[in-house]
Amino acid sequence: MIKIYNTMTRNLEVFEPFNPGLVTIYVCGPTVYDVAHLGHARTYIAFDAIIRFLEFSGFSVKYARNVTDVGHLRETGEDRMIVGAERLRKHPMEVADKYMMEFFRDMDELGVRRPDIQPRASMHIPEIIEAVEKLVDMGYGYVLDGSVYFDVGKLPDYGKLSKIRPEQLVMHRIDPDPRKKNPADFALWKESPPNYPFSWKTPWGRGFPGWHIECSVMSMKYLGEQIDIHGGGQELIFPHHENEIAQSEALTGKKPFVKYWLHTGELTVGGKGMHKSYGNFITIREILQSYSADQVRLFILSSHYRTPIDYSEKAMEQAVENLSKLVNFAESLRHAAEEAQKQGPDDMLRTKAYQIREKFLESMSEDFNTPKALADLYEFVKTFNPVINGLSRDDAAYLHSIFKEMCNSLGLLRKTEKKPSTVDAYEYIRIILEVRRELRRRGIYDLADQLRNMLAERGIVVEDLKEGERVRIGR
RNA sequence: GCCGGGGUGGCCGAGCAGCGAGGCGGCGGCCUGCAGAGCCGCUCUACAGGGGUGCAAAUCCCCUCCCCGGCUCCA
Repeated sequence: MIKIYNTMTRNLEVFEPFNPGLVTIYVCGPTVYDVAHLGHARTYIAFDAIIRFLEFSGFSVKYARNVTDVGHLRETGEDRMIVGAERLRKHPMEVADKYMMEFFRDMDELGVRRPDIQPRASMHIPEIIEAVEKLVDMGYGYVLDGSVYFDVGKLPDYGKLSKIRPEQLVMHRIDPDPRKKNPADFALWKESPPNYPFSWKTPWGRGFPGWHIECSVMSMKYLGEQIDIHGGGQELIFPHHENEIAQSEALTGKKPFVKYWLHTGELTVGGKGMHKSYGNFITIREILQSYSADQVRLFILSSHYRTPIDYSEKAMEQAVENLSKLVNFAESLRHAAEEAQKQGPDDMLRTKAYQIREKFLESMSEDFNTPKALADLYEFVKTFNPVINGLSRDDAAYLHSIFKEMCNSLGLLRKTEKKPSTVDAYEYIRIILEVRRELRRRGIYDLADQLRNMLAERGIVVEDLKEGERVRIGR
């Protein structure tokens, strides 16, 4: 039984999807007008682990994550894509393509599994226009010049997700259009200025979609009118998700639009949200130059997805240490599974392993408590590391497989494919190791150590064990 | 101003009424030709502050302080 904290109710709820066994999940993707940063990594790694765990628990998951490439306005009223386009002196569609591809690459490198569907806002303009027309026909939308606004006053329960009442919305960074019926009314469609490179023809003039409508339209198109999970960073609760609910429930008349709302905590650097103006902006590409994908992932999963994380070098060092502990343990088990002489199963040992696995599942089932689940993983390591040399070949293989299974369910220690080049090099490494073994046998340790150091400098770590060496390539 | 989220031992970080989560770091020891990995022990009146309720509070209530976020830009 999985329990999930639902932002809508602010409570832990038993997870029961609309259709037993099948989970539909929509996560708000990036606006592709600039490179992806650590905050994106936090959110999408968290959801990656959640989705992997849902599948691990036997659910079949249909996962959509959008790409917003139009309509996301800045406070000055310009589309973010236009800003990016002016900076790069390119058409907005080129800008969208460039950053979308870079985003995909960053996610791949982080080991974030690709969603089943990655719909793009600009490819759904006809559906968006249709939805806006429908809202106008139904009386939820009204036209002001060439723009269409959603009439918040038509929905008595507007504000139910963020627990904000429209009359509380008194602070404005830009003064709202005074002709709006209610200052809280938001744009479904915006009229475009003349010569605007990113606009479409509609019954009410040329323009482009408002920010929130694309998510309503695309999630309905691909996942249905009601979905199980909708996620994103918690800064999206208001206005984005609140407005999605308003539009979607108005359009379909079906409630709830989303059964469980999940929001990830913010990632801060030096205690503050990342902003280019603060000088604490770290891109995914930058972080991957200093740390591996698993190191970043372990850092992120070391905090619960809902709590804020502060990035620091020190926290990363701790993640580095913890990851090598997991990796070393897995490697030792694999080594034992290949080299151990003893055969046959030890029931006591397997029972203990199974118990820890159960604990791990319980931890993850409590609102995806990854820090607790990691503690269970560490308990597994601590329990079996002392006996690793006396394991039978079968038990080592058994422990190895369930340990890897647990790690994989969080997206950690995924299969590391042997790169063809390293397979070739391995032949030569073996020759070196053979010579080194002879040197050690003869007591010529200075030369043996020199070989080990020289290999280490090239990223080939040789560790002497009781029986043979363990070789690790790369960091 | 309104609405959220936080403040836990040197550091990271669970717990959210009742056995001292866990990890990192540090110190000491074991193992090893050395290194690495690993093991053992120590590092334990930690819960922002002050009141209150309870047999029992980090956990519930009240007040105060600090940090962060949202309030039509954001993962």
